[in-house]
Amino acid sequence: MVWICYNTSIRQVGPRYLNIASELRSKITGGSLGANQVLPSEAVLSTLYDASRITIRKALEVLRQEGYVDSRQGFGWLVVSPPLRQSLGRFSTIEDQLAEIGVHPRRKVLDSEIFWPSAEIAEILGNQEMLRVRRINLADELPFARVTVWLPSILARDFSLSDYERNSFYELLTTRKVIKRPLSKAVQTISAIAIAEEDARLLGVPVGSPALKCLRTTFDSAGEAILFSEYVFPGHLTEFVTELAGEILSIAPSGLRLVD
Amino acid sequence: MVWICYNTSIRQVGPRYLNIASELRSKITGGSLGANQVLPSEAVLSTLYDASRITIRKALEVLRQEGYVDSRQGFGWLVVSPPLRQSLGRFSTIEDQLAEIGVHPRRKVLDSEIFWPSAEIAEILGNQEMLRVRRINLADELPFARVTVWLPSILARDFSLSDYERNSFYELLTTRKVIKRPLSKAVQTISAIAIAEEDARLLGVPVGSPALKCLRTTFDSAGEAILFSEYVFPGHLTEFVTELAGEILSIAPSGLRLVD
DNA sequence: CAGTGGTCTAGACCACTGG
DNA sequence: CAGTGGTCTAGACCACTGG
Repeated sequence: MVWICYNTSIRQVGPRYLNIASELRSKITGGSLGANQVLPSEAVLSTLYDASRITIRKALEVLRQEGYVDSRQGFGWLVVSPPLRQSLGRFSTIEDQLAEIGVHPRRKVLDSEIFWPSAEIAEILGNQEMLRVRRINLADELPFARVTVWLPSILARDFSLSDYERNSFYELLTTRKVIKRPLSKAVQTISAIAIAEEDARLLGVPVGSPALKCLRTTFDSAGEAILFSEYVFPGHLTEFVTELAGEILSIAPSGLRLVD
Repeated sequence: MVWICYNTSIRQVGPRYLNIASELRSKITGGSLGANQVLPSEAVLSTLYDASRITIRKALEVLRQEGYVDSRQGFGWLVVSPPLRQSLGRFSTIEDQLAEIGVHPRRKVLDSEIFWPSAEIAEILGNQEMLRVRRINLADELPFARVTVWLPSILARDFSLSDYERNSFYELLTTRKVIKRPLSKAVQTISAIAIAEEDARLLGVPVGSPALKCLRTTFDSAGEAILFSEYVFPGHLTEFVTELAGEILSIAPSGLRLVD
């Protein structure tokens, strides 16, 4: 193929290596760089993009991280074949997915309560006044999740009920600058439960039908727990896609653990 | 604290940046570098370890990837506090977990069959003769998983039933050198189902009780699908732990998708 | 063998943090 | 302001792949 690079004099946005990564990524997603194809060597790319080899490598490392390419010493950089990347870096949010297929998402607040935390919640978020908000998520008016979020009430002083319907807590906390540090990581457990009576009513499914339950604790960049949330998803509507990489040592799914 | 670096003249094993990363990692895990503490600047580390700043940064990036440290421009590198790292890189296999708590794991082969693949399986593994093996996994004789594995029969020519009881397919395929390239990645979907009659009997749980079902496709390093496997775990016994990092944009768990 | 990616250096400029 | 991490350069040597 002919290698064209857009060495435009348009003002750069962001670092050089991210721009180069973007260009290469669109060559791959656009199909002009097929599976298992070998990329031009780092030296050649360096000339093409008029960037140092280290900058080129940094761009390639970004794409490696995203699962698009891989390298073999002494050989070159290869485009990873599609089945391997299908889900990688594509873990888009449920809202994005819905928007993509033209489905209208909506949040409905069930209730909101301020209270002194139970021992479990205090253990996670600290012994301070808590806000608990319960919501239903709908896709084209079909309920697909019941969500409960706990957070220290001091962080939610300026939020209204309509804020909770319009925005996720992530958006609210981040854009309103009520937290000092960005939310950076979360630990989540996924289990299977039988739907209880209230959730059955809210989600429009039979009592006892299978559901996925997720418990998630979200931390800021200093490792302080900021949010605790519970999600219940009807089993027939939802599934999780995960990718396992690196050394796979066991046929048993990693991340699995026995409880009790 | 006093910064000591072991600039020994002992022959280096592996790249410099990995050695430096190891030393820093053990300072953190060993406790001599506590949570939220600021590391010496890159320039200082560069002098201490007698390495270029780029090499120091590469070591720090490794530790960032592992979740031990994080950086703030204009400020420095910080040790991430423990709750954030707790689960990171610790997703040990179920077998390791069982061994750790002194539980005896066992595999029981239910049946093994060679057949021409259905359209679904052919779609994933190719249109060639397949082997299907069904097993039960037990922990101290308590069944906790029903596992079915499909793979091209040509790969399993030399395997016996007792091989299947003693080893995982990963172990068999890897150690017997029947595959050219190492297994490197897998894509897995997790969903909630109601237990069907046969699984109820095999796992000793009521029909209709909730369970986690995982479907996993395992690829070799060239992206060729080698194994397809199905796991059914009783809901009351098992859960998945995952970690979400990077930009968390949505309150909805990432990786979730709506089916149908 | 020539060519590749993996590692490493010494140096530079910038945006950003804190005081 | 001095000091920090983020980015980038030009150059070097090495281990490795394929023919």
